[in-house]
Amino acid sequence: MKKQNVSDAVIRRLPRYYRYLQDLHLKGTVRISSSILGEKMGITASQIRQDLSCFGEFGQQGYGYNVEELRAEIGHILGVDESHRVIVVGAGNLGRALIHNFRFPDAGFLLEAAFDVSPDLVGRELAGVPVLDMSELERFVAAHRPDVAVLTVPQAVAQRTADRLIDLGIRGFWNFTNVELTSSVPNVRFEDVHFADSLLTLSYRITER
Amino acid sequence: MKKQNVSDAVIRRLPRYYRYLQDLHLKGTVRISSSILGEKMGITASQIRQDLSCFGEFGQQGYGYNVEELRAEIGHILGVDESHRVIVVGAGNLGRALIHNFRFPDAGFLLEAAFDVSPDLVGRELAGVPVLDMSELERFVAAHRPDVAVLTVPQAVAQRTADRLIDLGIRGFWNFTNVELTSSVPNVRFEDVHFADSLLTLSYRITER
DNA sequence: TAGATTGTTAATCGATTAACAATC
DNA sequence: TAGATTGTTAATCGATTAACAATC
Repeated sequence: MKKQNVSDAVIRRLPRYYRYLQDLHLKGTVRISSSILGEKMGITASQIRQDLSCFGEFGQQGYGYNVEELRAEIGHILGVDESHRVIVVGAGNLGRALIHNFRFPDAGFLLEAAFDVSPDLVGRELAGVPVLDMSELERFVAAHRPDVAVLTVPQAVAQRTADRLIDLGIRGFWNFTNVELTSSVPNVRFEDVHFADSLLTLSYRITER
Repeated sequence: MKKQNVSDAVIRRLPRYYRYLQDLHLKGTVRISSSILGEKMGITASQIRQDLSCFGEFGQQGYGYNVEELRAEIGHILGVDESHRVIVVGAGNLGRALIHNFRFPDAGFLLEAAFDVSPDLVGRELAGVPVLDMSELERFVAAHRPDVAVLTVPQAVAQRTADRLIDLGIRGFWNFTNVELTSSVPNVRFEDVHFADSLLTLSYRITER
């Protein structure tokens, strides 16, 4: 794997490649060329080949790519075979929706626990995942060393909660609060899911001008 | 408003400007220069001025921008004052989480109804929003003409449901299914919220290489 | 007025696309 | 072998940044 400095644009396309290759594999497709894949995805063959060349050489001249092999390679680049550990912090409606519906294992994540302050929730299990009290965070993180925290707490406590988790050594945040989080600690990554921004973009596009 | 052809990159930054200006306004800030705003947002003053110039002239030399005025202008560009009507299609965990938690009015949307097939849900109200049977879709849409559908149905029926809604005249889709939707009907807009893609991006960034 | 800051034009940078020699 | 398709280099396109005259 070469990597060097891969641009954000390339990284954000990788999951989409992964998805398409998974679909192709499921449909039983064994081989694919960059031009056919590009046609399906609505991008140029050049872009696919250029993107992949950031990470290595996965094809074969005159043949194209083996679907399952390329899928596995991209999965590896994305880290889906790393068995990352994840906790959900905030088991409100959204946190529970993710626990119940989101296929963490498909992305290579093991969901180990959820945390909340509500006595109605603490002690229960949701889809097999135990809900612990927020006061147990320190003990649990020290013992299980999760890689990622899903932040589904109220906006008002978002930054404070993130700081607390960073102190405990967590470096990856899947942030569903509509707040932009910051940290001066190196190697902390925030991946924001800004619902409001997304809907406003749609609003712009459907507004007649 | 000039508009012409505004790039996707610019459009996706607008909600973020909107958010920052709202915060500033809430904090009581009356005026702001592109350089101070740029510093806060971690982008260049040039970019802000260049972006805004796609839509008109909102500042004043030697002064900068009036925060509340610029906020309102960007809100207008985004269409938040259009009172778009929205329905939620699929009232499972995620649909319910959005109904309960997401502040549709803040984005200028009126949530009029939710639809589901489950007899346990149909007839109930969630946060004041009536849950109707999917069979009532045709009648309801004809009567209320919603602009946007939030798609929170199972993957397996995503495209079929979208097609049905497009037939009924709906042109905006806030798509939470992990499926890429297509349509040959002109002016149909899909705004995808791909949870899996987002988490995989984070996975890439926290994976040591 | 003098200082500050805009809107816009020009320069730079990076990302996408095209072209093609290498080769399966 | 001939045809197909890669990986990579070069060309193009678009987006970001810098510079500055206009002006509040």
